[in-house]
Amino acid sequence: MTTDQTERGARARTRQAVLDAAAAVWARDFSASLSAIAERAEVSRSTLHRYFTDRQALIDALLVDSLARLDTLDDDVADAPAMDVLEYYLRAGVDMGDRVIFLFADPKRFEGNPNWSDDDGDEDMRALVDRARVEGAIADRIPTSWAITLFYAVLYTAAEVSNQDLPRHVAADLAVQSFRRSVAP
Amino acid sequence: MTTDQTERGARARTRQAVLDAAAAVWARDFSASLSAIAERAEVSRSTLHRYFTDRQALIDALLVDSLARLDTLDDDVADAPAMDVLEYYLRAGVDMGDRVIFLFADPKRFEGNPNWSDDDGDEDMRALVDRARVEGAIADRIPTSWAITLFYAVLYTAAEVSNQDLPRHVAADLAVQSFRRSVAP
DNA sequence: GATAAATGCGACAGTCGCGTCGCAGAATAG
DNA sequence: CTATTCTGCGACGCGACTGTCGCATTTATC
Repeated sequence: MTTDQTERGARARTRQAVLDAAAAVWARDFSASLSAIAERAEVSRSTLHRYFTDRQALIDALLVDSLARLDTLDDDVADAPAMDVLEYYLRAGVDMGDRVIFLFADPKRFEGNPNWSDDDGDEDMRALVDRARVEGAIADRIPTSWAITLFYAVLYTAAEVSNQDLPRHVAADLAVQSFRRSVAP
Repeated sequence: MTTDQTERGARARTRQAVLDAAAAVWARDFSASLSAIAERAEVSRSTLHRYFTDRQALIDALLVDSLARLDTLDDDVADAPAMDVLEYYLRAGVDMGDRVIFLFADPKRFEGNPNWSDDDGDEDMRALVDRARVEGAIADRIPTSWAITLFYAVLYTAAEVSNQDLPRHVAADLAVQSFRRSVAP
């Protein structure tokens, strides 16, 4: 029985295709229709509904899927200097591309969603930024809230730019550089 | 006959109310319905349609209105150092709040709109950034395209933050500071 | 080759936003 | 006060998106 986990084989493949399509399409226009996503996934609208009954169900699934990819990273870099961790997140985020754009395009898109721990991630970020401050990588004159907002803005921007103008790693380098210099003492 | 210009009196007032409401609502969710905007403007949907026949007509009107507010600035600061001009834009932009969020939330929202001179504004920005580079305020390692994208990102972020967390002028200061340091040699 | 799983197609009703009316009441100008 | 302008209300048809079916077809599993 492969019921609950990730469902092996063909089943898992189309599921992923739909999620990827949703990320790609919704990253650019969150009001895009399910037809548009099905088309992008090269799947009939019926099939899409077989995997995700609701529009909401697809949103939720994409949300947890995207967050899961972010969480994969956490463990490796736990005890590095805080600013290095932030840099790591930034680079990893840029690599995630559409998923990140989907996640951070609109701060209140997921308000009230049980899977969106508005506090959780934010609390971790605050702690990280505060640690970076103690370690001398962030100036005292920078409010924590601004550092966090700027972090997401830079991440989002780099992810977006690397879809068009600049190669991914160049965009990531620029993002890292810009953020470090913006908040440095 | 007050036909074409800005239409005096009550006429102009409701028109502005609708535009303001559209900016406020669409800044947060561009797929919001006209009903939502009418409600925000404290006006019936009928009245809204009397002023703007189309959804598109309202979008266009808000676009030109917002751009017009930006253009008001241009003349005063023509011969200042380029980076000071950019700073001026940044501060003025933050003050415009929702209008700026509406304008710059999605780079391709207005693609193909006759009022949106994708080249015009972009060309001016490129020239400004290049001048700032010559004047030594922007490092050579920073691609012009990144400087421009980052500028809008910081502007957008500051405008958004100043709606919630931080006082307007503080957000503006932080934005200016962050941008200058990000691109400085 | 037979069985089961996955998919596509087309149709359906339901909902929502849109744009347009006409009419009646309120606000304003003269 | 009267005529004009501005506004709100409710209705209508239209189109798009949504969620759900049943049935036929392809694909894979054994």
